[in-house]
Amino acid sequence: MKPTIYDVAKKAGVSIATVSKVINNTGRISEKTKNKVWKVIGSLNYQQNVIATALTGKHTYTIGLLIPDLSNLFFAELARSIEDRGNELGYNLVICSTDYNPDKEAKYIELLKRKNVDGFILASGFENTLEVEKLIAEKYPVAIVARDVPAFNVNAVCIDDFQGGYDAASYLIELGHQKIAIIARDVWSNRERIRGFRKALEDHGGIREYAFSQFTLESNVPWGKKIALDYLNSPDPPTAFFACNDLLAIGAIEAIREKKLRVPEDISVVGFDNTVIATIIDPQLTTIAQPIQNMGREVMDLIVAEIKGEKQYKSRIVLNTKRIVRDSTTRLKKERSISKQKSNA
Amino acid sequence: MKPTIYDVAKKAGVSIATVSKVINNTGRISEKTKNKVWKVIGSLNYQQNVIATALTGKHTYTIGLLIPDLSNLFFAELARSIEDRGNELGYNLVICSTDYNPDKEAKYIELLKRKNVDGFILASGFENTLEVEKLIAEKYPVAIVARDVPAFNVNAVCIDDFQGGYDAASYLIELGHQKIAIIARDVWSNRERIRGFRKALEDHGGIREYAFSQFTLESNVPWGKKIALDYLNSPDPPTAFFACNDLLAIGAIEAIREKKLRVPEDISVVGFDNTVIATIIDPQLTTIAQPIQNMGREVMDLIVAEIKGEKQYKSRIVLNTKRIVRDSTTRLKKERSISKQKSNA
DNA sequence: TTGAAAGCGATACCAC
DNA sequence: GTGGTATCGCTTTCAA
Repeated sequence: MKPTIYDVAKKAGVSIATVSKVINNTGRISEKTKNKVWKVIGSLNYQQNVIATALTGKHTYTIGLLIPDLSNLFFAELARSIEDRGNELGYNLVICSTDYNPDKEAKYIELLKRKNVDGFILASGFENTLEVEKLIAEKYPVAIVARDVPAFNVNAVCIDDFQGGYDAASYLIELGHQKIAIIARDVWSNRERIRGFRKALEDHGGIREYAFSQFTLESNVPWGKKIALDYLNSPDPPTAFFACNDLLAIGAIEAIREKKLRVPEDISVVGFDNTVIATIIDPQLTTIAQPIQNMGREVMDLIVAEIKGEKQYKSRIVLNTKRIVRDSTTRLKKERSISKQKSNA
Repeated sequence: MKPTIYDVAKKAGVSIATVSKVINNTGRISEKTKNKVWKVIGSLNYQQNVIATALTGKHTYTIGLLIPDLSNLFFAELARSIEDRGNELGYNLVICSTDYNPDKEAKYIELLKRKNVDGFILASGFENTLEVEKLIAEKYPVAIVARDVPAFNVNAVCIDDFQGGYDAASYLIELGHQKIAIIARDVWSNRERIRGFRKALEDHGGIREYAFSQFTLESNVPWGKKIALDYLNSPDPPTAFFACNDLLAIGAIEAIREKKLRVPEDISVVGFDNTVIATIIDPQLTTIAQPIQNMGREVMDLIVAEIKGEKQYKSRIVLNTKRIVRDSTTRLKKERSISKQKSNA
């Protein structure tokens, strides 16, 4: 069996209380005793039992992470960055995929509570904030990341979606594009991105918005392709796409190819997220990067600070997006703008 | 504070022993008492504390999962499938990314032991089996998945790499290819795949193996591209590539494009793994699929059976790979085979 | 500077 | 059928 504090005490000829104090460096113990105890700990290869410690009211050094889907690359990268920071700080992660299902989220939260996790990081994307409110009411440390931030007071790390959308539009406008189609799923963050997008149109001399058709039901390649095809088949097709995630952008690229057009020569495409996939496809994707590494780090720092009681107030951290220009965008071809101007004249 | 068994006992007017028996459905308790206790449990919203239970020698219903890198799509998908089956069986996963670093793996294992996990699932890919042996010697339930299986007796779920390599080669040979270049990182599973590949060459009339140049140092797109370019720049370039993972295959496709050749018309490419990325790139990748869903399910079933003591012996489960034909492969063009035959004549 | 003992929340043996 | 109590491994208060 694994040695316990009793084994150490007996072998060192002291009481368990003394051993406990040595391990935790509490109380006043003579250097001599300390040395003796540490030596025995080493020789027995004693390891503190976290379970027993937790039962006395201490922490479990385990945090519950609720995300929609671990096999989604964005969330996998996010989970990894949270895990890394957790590891540095001495915390493990119990990761739970909720599939955007509120029942599943509620069930996982119950279970994790029973396991005495020290806190919850919520990256789950659906808009039901009831569970969050309950958690906070019960004084659990909670931090939200990459998710719609509820109105009430809660730790959160998010990106400036408005700014990201604004940036995407500004860039495409600079390249000469006027007819820019939006591809997005109907979630809060995308609505913000679209709002930013529209503001950019306005700020650049009130460019008329390209007719918006419909939201996608999922953020994946087939939906991106489907919506893009709808646009391309319209009488007045766009010269650029702004997709609210990289997979949708890839779908758009496939649609463009299917219409025998080229990216970026005929049509430019901007994605969002900058998951590794953006560099894997051909052409490499121009995209608005979410600073995933920083998000993971910040959210872990936030929750650990709260767990340790170093922080009585809640914070909301807003990170900036960053435009990453690669090969899926280019300046609108002159002849097209000219012919357009002519037709306008 | 959360209600404890004491609160329930007091409110129900019984002893904690009785409450415990009701909850666990052990011992003999009258229906009347049971009803009363359950009612109180409901009204108090009492939840069993897993930590306290675990301290009495019970399970924590938490399993440690060690994988090389959660942000690698293959492992993310695998982790997700393990998590799903765990959820069905009532187990949570603590996921740890080891980055193929034995020190990190050892450190995580120590920590997870201190947290009394019920067992370990090891998907970490490096070839140091010392930690595994130690774990088994200490009677920890252990199961290995998607990893080189050590010689000693341990639960494992793996795929038939030899068969996968054989299948890839056979298929390309059927398509008329003779000059097939291999792109692979030097790990055990790939050596098996290459062995299968060579056997296929032999079985199909002793096709001469295309000169093998070198292993990649990482399994990613840039390395695939680099090695593929080396082959393409040689005096006698191959007509097909067999890459031992999808990212390497994508790198090969990029190299082929860079040489102004087309996939699959000029050169065919077969990947390995069938992560979602295979359907995302253009052309969609012909690849040898690992049955990730089944692997996750099987390995979880294996370890839970051992945790529950339903199984005294160890099992090794070998799953078959499956060829998924998509758009990156095609029959070798006639003119080329003809000219080749001529030059042979 | 050290140790005895109570307590954390639950299980299980053994009386009654 | 039910309950008292020792126990799991550790922390912490209080005496000594």
